[in-house]
Amino acid sequence: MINITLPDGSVRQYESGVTSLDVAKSISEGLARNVLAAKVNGKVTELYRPINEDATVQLLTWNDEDGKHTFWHTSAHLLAAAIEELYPGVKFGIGPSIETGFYYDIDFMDYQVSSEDFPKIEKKMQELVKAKTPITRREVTKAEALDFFTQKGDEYKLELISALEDGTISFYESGKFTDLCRGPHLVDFSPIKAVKLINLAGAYWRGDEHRKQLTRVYAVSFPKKSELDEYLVLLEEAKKRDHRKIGKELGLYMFSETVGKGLPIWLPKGTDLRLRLQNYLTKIQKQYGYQQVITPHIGSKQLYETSGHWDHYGADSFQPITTPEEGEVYLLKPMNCPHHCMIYKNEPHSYKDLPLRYAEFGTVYRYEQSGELHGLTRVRSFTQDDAHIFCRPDQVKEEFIKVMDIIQTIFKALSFENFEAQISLRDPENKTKYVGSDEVWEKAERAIIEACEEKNLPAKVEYGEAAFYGPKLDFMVKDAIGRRWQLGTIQVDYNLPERFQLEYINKDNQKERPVMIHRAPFGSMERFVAVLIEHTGGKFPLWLTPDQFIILPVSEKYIDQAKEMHSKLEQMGLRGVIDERSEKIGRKIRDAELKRIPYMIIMGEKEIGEGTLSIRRQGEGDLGSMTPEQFVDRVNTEIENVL
RNA sequence: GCCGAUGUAACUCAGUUGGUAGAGUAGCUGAUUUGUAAUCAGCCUGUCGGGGGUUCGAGUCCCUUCAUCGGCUCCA
Repeated sequence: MINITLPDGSVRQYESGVTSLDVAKSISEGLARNVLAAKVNGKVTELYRPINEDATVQLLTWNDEDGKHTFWHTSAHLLAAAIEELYPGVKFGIGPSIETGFYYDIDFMDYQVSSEDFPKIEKKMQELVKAKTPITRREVTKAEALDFFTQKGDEYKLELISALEDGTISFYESGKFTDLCRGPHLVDFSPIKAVKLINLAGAYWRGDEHRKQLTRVYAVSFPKKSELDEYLVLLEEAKKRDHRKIGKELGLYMFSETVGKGLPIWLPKGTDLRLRLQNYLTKIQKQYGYQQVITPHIGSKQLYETSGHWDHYGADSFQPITTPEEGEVYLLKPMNCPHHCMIYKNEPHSYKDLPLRYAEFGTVYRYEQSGELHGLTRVRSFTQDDAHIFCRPDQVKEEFIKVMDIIQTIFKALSFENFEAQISLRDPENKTKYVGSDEVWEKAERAIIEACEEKNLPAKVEYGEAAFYGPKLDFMVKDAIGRRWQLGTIQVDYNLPERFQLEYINKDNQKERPVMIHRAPFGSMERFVAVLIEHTGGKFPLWLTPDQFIILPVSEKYIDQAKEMHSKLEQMGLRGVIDERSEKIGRKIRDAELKRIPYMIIMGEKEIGEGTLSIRRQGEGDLGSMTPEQFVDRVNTEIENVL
């Protein structure tokens, strides 16, 4: 008999050779029906594998990440099996599970495949699911494996196998389909009740642009049809919130082929919103001791040679600008930090002056590959809400905490309730690729970790993700429909102070290097506004939205009174517009709802007689009547609750 | 940059086998004077992304170029 320890700590006895599926059956029938794979001693394995000694066993279902990924990985095999039947002779690359779903990279040879073929492939997949053919694992020798795929003529698999060590190679077979795979997999395809092919895309073999481009088929699958339907609804919802669509509808920004691709143009409403965001952040930063600066949009090439950016990124940047007479060479500003370093260098500093915090809404220009441009999130000109903190090494932690305070304050004001942080540290295996001494790195890394602990911020530590010049902390927010976006960032930098020979005079009258901290709570105004649009679906927080109210006169007779009320409300600090059209009230309400204006004010005979306003809240409906003063109070209270 | 798809009115889209461009919305004009998500009527709207070609004739077929979209690669 052997002892099996379950996640709740209970221990059960089984005969040696018991399988995880047996264990599941012994616990409950429902669990046995839903279990997909098992984690035995921390390793995910198939349900049919015998367990021969004492072990800890966690039974994995759809609700476990590992269970889900096993499910999707097997689904990728199902996809490949279906495609091999429909398109004999195609060659397969890799087919992993991803965050949502899975893909398979396929060389379709001479077949022409398009999304019109999806239903056919989905149907074939369903047939294979119904066949309930078991999926079996077979360990093979390297020679055997090479031989199999040589016969099949699949050079991609051969390449994968040749990188593997003999004795570690396994095949998974289901009916006619055999694939090289480490596993683990489901017992058969039958739990895969719903599949949906999402799209086709080109993908280089092994991500190398010099190698052949395969066709990547993206798909998702679920154990229940209803879950697929829910997922499709979510996709629809994401589509509705697309900032490119809403940005156009609300007249926030535009692009022009004539101006150039990737160069966003902020329209009046969008500018209004952006400036409000900027003013808000400026006000907070002032409270935290920041000083606002303004620097030019270009800088001499030499500046960027000194900073190292030219060496690192020059080749991929916009080409330098040369003056015709003198031959001076300038670059469009790709980064604000070198300019800020020069501000620091403009005068000598004492340790008593530090930290110095220079902030700038600095517009930068970066050449992004044309295929990479995307709405406002990936552009060639954008404005960073940038600031650089120059501090002593012993101030790093304190400064981090202050920046985190700022970020948390603005996330709250913008109704990002869910966020987490990622701490990026050095690769402990390879410390040579980083600048700065061991000592300062360790100190800064510790400072970041401690700062997160003190702020009670859930943070994930990633080793090897730090920039070569310092560790960093990135903020990820979860939006209203559960998607994750990376926003703000805080980065420690030992490199630039060195390169620019920045110094301060310490207590002992010795010259010392300051530490530099780069930070941008929004990241870029463009990207942030895009995320904000997708998060709110265009229903911006009341303090931020371009128009807070719209007055809807019941008929044209009341326009004069509407105008009076409009200027009264504006004098009381609100902002809004009047719908003066000769339309019925129902129509005006509908249009205001679609424009996502938070408050609709209906004014007709009744209101004018009583000196009240009938208020309607966007998305909620009629709130009844109140005096103008009560209305302004209500708006102000609502704003105070978030700011 | 690479692979694939798309590009028709301000917006969303239709346009058969090649026969000379249409609907809704928006806009304008007029009527209506409206009570909590679409009042009615009339009018206007186009280099069919740009350039070249095939053809008696091209929105439609071919080439080329640009932009957008989905990915890949990249991302200070």
